[in-house]
Order: sequence, then structure tokens, then C-alpha cells
Amino acid sequence: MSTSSACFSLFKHCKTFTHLLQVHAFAAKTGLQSHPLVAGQLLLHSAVTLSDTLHYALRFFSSIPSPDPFMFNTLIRGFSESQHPHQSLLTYAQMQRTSVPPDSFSFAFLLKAAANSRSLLSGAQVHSHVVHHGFDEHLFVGTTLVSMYAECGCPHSARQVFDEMSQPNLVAWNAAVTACFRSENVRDAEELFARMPWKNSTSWNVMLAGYTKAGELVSARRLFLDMPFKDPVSWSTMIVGFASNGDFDGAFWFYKEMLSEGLGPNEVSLTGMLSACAQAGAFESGKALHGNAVKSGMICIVSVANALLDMYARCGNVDMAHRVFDREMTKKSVISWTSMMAAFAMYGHGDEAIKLFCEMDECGIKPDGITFISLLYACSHAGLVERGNEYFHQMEDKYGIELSIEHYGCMVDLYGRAGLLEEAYEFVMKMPIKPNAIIWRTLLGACSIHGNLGLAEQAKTRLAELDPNDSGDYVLLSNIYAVAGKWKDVANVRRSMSDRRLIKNPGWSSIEVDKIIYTFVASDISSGVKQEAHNKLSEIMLRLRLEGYIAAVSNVLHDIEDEEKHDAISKHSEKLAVAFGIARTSNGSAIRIVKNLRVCGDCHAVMKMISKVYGREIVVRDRSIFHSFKDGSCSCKDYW
DNA sequence: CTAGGGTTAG
Repeated sequence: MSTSSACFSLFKHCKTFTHLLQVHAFAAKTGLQSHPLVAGQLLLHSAVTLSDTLHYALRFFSSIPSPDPFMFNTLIRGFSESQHPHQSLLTYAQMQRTSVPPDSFSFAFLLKAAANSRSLLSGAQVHSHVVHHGFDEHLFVGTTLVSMYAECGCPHSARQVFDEMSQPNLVAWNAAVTACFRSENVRDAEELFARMPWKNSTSWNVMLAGYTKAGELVSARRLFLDMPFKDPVSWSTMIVGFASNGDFDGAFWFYKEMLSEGLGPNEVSLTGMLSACAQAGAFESGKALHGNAVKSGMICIVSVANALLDMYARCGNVDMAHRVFDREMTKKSVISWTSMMAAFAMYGHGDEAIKLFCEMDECGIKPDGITFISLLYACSHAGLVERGNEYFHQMEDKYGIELSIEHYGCMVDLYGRAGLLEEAYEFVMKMPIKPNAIIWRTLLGACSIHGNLGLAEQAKTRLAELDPNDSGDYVLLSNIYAVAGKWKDVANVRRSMSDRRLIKNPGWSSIEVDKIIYTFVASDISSGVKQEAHNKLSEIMLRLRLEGYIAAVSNVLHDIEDEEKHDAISKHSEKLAVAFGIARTSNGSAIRIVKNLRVCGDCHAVMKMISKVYGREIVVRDRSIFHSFKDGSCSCKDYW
């Protein structure tokens, strides 16, 4: 074996940057680093295989007197997968200046760079170079062109490139189908799928993934059942697809079905199931999956451990989430740190979240935009206005992270929640991006917490222009009027709601008992289980009234008679779920509930009383935070 | 020595 091929295989086994440095040092000492093959491998590993070592590749590249096409391609590829895909084009420009001829690989990577930066302009530019260099008939390049145009939001060009391909193979057909789904053109995807000259299981999986991403679960299930051969990806796609659409029962069904077919979970289906449990608040089922992950060794996979952490956090067990973070993660990614921060934030432990952020900083982990959303959210829920303000300004100055509309939204929430409504409004007026509906909705929410009618009306005016059909906004506004006792205005809001045929987003609450999830909707007594919950609730409310409870009647939508108001709020889904939990679980055990909307003020008061009168800890996850009710008070300190 | 289509956490 020659020394250069020995060096070659040494690179192949490089797993860490330190290892790479050692091999590089060896290559330098023996003079092999000037060998094109060796230099190429060094570049490949630093620019592509290892992460966060692109700077090293770049420095080495600039020391090479005349790089060959492989080296240029590798650098273009490295940039295309980096945070700055645009740099690929600059490398290509350098390639042209030094008269190194581009090949099909160069164009494939350049198109990938355009796709990753969602830049139609550079994509089209590269396309013209593809044609100029005569690669437009190349199968790989053509397929990448189809994907690029789809990613860049140009479905017509994607389709045109595909239609002009003289001999599209299976991969090209699959790419064309995916392109249709990307532009939400489900019918075209179906038409292409029907016309495909051959199909293997990947083609079916493309359809399954497309259907689930379009929310067409019925079509996905039907096609899945019709599939001649289901591979592990097919099962994972169904589980993840149903879980991400909030259909937990569906995800569980496919999971059980998969197991009964003799197929074990892989890391993707396991992650999907953990996410289903997280959303549903299925603590017991999630814990069982934890055991599974440990036994199979999949706990070592970062994505699995992250999903596990998130599951515990969303199932109301921040301590277990922290345990996973501290003891079970050999590797931590930005997502691990961010998830843990988000977990602390959800429980109102703003200080813990901030402490974690500082620790992360010291470990040299670079936060990204989503890390800051969690951090600002933590400050907001802990009422740390100054701290949040500081971090907001550091984002660009210190960390070089681009501010997005979500970050501005966090700031509006930060000010608004703290009752600084004027500051919040001023902030909105001064922000450099045009405020969207979510910004105004956040402000409206703050007005609802602090009872500011004038500003609420202004926010509603903006919302009427930006997103007039969100039923939640009408409900918020009518509640603000109701609190102020302005029943005429409540009636007006209600009328405009019905004129637009808007229906109040139905609130539901779920509770897990013996690994079964029971979901309750207000005023629904269609099943025996629900009747049971209603009966228990009546009994509880009677006892609470004896203890001095008076309903907060302003928390209902309209100006109905007082007695009816009592009736409407007494049947809120979270109350039914708690009643069911008290009926079905043993004395003294904690009751965990998930609610899709925010907890209303009356339910909040009732939960506090139940926790005291019945001696139960009640953990309620609403759409944004956790409430832990214990002995008559709540962890949110009535700040939510 | 490199590439195109399907499933993965915040």
C-alpha cells in the first residue's frame, strides 16, 4: 500500500476535529499534503463531513497553489450546507477566474446552495450557467434543478425543467412529485404519481409524506393501506405525519400496528412517538418509550434524547426533563440547550433559563434565533423586562443573529405582560419590520390581561385589516368588553362574528389515565365517560360553593343571563378533565391536564380551590405555560 | 476521492 492511500484511509476514520488535526500534521510532515488526493480528502472532511470546521477548510484551501475541480467542488459543497450558502457562488466565481472548468458536481452543489438560501435569483443564474456549459441534459443536474425551483417557490419552472427532461428516471419523477407538494399542488402530485412508469417504495413514501404535510391524513392512510410493500420509512412517515398534525390516536395506532408486524421502532418513529406523547401530555406512555430508548440504545441519538427531554417538559415533569439533560445526554446540540431553556420558561423559572443560557455561552455553544425566542420568552414569563431588553440588543451586536418578527413579538409580549402597554405600543410603532397579525394579537392579549380597552380597540382595528377571520381575536375583545361590563359591545362583537360565520375555536382538555388519553370538550355529554365527568364536576362545584366559591362570570363570551353564564363556565373542558381525574385516580396523586387554549380566570380560581380542598396537585399545561396548583395557589403567581 | 428523490427534536 502506498503512503498516500494509507493517508487516505486515515482521513476516512476521522471522527473529530482533533483527530483530523493529527492526520493533517502527519500528512504535512511526510510531505503528502501536497498530494491532490490527500489534500482533497482533508478538504472533504473539514468542509463537509465534520461540523463547524469549515474555517479550517477555507484556510487550507487558500494555501493550495492550484486547486483542482474536486477541491473547488468540495468547498462549494461545504458552503452550500453552511449558514452562508451564498459563499458557494463566490467560490464558483473564483473557479471561473482561475479557468478551472466546472463539471456536473459543481452545478449540483451550486443549485443546492441556491435551494438552501431560497434564492431564486441565484438559482436561475446558476441555471443559465448550466445551459451555457452544456449540462442541461445531465440527469443529476436536471433533478437538482427541479428540486431547486421547488424550494425557491417557483413550481412552474420546476415542472418545466422536468417536462423537458428527455429521459427522466425514477429519482427525477420522485423529485417532480415532491415539487408539486411543495407548492401545495396535491392534485398535480397525484396525477404525476399515477403516470409514473415505475414505482418503488420511495415513490409511495413521497406521496405519504406529501399528503401528511398537506394535512390530508385520510388520503395518506388510504394510500398507506394500499401500498404493496411498507418499509421502515413508510411507517415512520405515518407516525411522524399523524403526530405532527395533532392526531395522537392515529400516531399510536400506526405505532402499535408496526410493532404487531414485527417491526421495531427506529429513531425516527421513536422521535415521532415522543412528540405525539409530548403534545398529548401522555406522560405514562412517554415514560414507557423512555425505557424503550434506553434498552435499544437509541437514547444515545441526539434527536431521540431531545425529543425525550421535550416530552417530559410538556408532560408536566420538568425535573425528569432536567435529568435527561444532565445525565442521559452524552452529546448536546443547540436544540438540547434551547429545549431545556424552553422547559424552564414554561414553568416560569426564568432565572433557571437565564442561568442555562450563560452556561451554554461559557461552553462555547453558539445560540441561534430560536434559542433567543426561548430566552426572551423566559424573561417575559418571569417578568424580567430589563434582562429581556438587554438580551434583545445583544442578539445582533454580540451574537450576530438576525432579528426576526418572532423576536419582536417576544418583546411586545415582554412589555405587554408586565403591564407596560404604552411601551409595548411604542415598540410596535417603531419596529423596522411591518407588524403582522401575531404582533397585534400579542398586544391584544396583553390588553386583555391588564384591561386596557382603548389600546385593545386599536389592535383590533389593525387585526381587522391583517387577519379578519381569527375567531380568537373576537373572543379576546369580547372578553375585554365583558370585564368592563360593556354588554352592548360584547353583543356587537358577537354579531360580527356570526356575520362572518366564525365559530369560537372549541376548547378541549385531555387527561391520561392508565395510558389512555381522554379528551373533553365543553358541554359535551355524548359518552358515558363524559357523563361521569359531568356528574363528578357537579359534586365538586357544590362542595366548592360551600367553601365560598363565587364564579367569575365575566369569563364568558356573551351577555347571557347570569345563571346561564354560571352554567357555561362551569362546563369548561379543563374543569371536566379535572373532575374526571379526581374520579378516576387515587387520592393524593397528581393530576396532569393539557388544554389547547389558555386557562380562563374562573377555571384558574377553581383549580386553586380544588388543589386545596381535595389535597391534590394539579398540573395544567395551557397553550403557552404550565400551571402547577398546590394547596390553593398556582406556580404562575396569577401571572399568565 | 464528490451528486439527485422519502421519515428525525427546540
